[in-house]
Amino acid sequence: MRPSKRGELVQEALRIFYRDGFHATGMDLLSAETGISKTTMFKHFRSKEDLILAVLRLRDEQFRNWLFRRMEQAGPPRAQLFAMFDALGEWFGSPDFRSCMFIKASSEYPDPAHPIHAQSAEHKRLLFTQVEKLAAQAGAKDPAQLARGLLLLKEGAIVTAHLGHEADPAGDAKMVAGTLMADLPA
Amino acid sequence: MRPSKRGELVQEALRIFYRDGFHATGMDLLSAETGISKTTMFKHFRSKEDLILAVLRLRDEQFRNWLFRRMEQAGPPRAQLFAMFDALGEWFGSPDFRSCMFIKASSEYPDPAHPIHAQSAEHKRLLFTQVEKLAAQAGAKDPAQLARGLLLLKEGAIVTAHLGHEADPAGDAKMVAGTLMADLPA
DNA sequence: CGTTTAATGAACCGATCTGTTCACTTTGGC
DNA sequence: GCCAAAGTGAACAGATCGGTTCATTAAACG
Repeated sequence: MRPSKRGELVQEALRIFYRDGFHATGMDLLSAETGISKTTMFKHFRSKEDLILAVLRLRDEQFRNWLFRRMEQAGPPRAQLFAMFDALGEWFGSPDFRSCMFIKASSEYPDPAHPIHAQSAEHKRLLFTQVEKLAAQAGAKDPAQLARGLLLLKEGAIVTAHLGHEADPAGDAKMVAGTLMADLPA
Repeated sequence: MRPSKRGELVQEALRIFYRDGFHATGMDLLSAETGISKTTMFKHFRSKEDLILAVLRLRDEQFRNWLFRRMEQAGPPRAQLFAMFDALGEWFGSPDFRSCMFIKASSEYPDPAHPIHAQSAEHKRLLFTQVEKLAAQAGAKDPAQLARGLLLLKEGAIVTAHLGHEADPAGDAKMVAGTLMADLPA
């Protein structure tokens, strides 16, 4: 029964923070909705900020695992890059989609020097590294530039799916990605 | 001396909300930093939410005026569309740039049914209409699709400028926009 | 069995939250 | 100079904030 409640708490807090926001979610509500006592929460995390950082670590791992596993199923690198937008489309279609956790975190903690903001930026950096590698494997002349372009489209699609009126931002992004990867070797 | 303090309050509140976030900014701090008494604030706005809605209306007007005025200076429609990314680049370079007010608002009020979220979505809709018109004037075969692509790049660039490590997201976005508009008549 | 560790519930802390009340002062227009 | 509108300051309200304290319970491990 060692660290059982801790993981459960992080998982549930992720769900609730994602749904309602960070500032808008109090520790009392968190305790009430998870059934985990406040005493226990503060035994595992010395502050709300520490809990949020743990939540973001979990989300980073979850999200990148999910995305790249789904991309790998598409086969060769070029197809994998296209598949990123198919995965996004499925995500956008899920009923509890509410944008990107890290964009939300950086919105609520706008100071880049804030640990929560910094850790969110780190997630984006890790994503870039993985996409850049795939772009190189796909034979891009400038893998970094292709990766930057594709990730611009990804972030734009996420924001638009949450805030915009568009029917299929992932599909739109995939089309633009097509013009970007047109000169790639098959 | 009619509605003097009201406008001043909205303007200052815009600055402070943009800098620190909505939930993180209390009405007392707002009163202290603007020098406007809390009594007066609540005489002009019956709630914080009403004030935020007024702030968003002002921001919508300010931002679209600024952006499209700057684009108009670029000359013909095609050049105007490219100029959007130059304008973004200048914005990103300003020392107090902290992402897009409406993305931030939708992050803090994630429920699409919430008035603040809905009004943020309306801003994006207005932007789309204007860009779509320009795309039509530029001779695009599918103006709506071109507008959607360009705005994906715009939103992605904004998020990346705030959260990412990239040196020049506006420049990256402009390059991708170039591949999108390659077949446009000069 | 006994000990340690995890977890609980509820009360409590001071600070801050949105919003109100009220008596007072300033200001502009006639 | 008068009146009405606009603004002020400070206290107040009740709720909630992040975080702590403490006595108690439950369970894993030797």
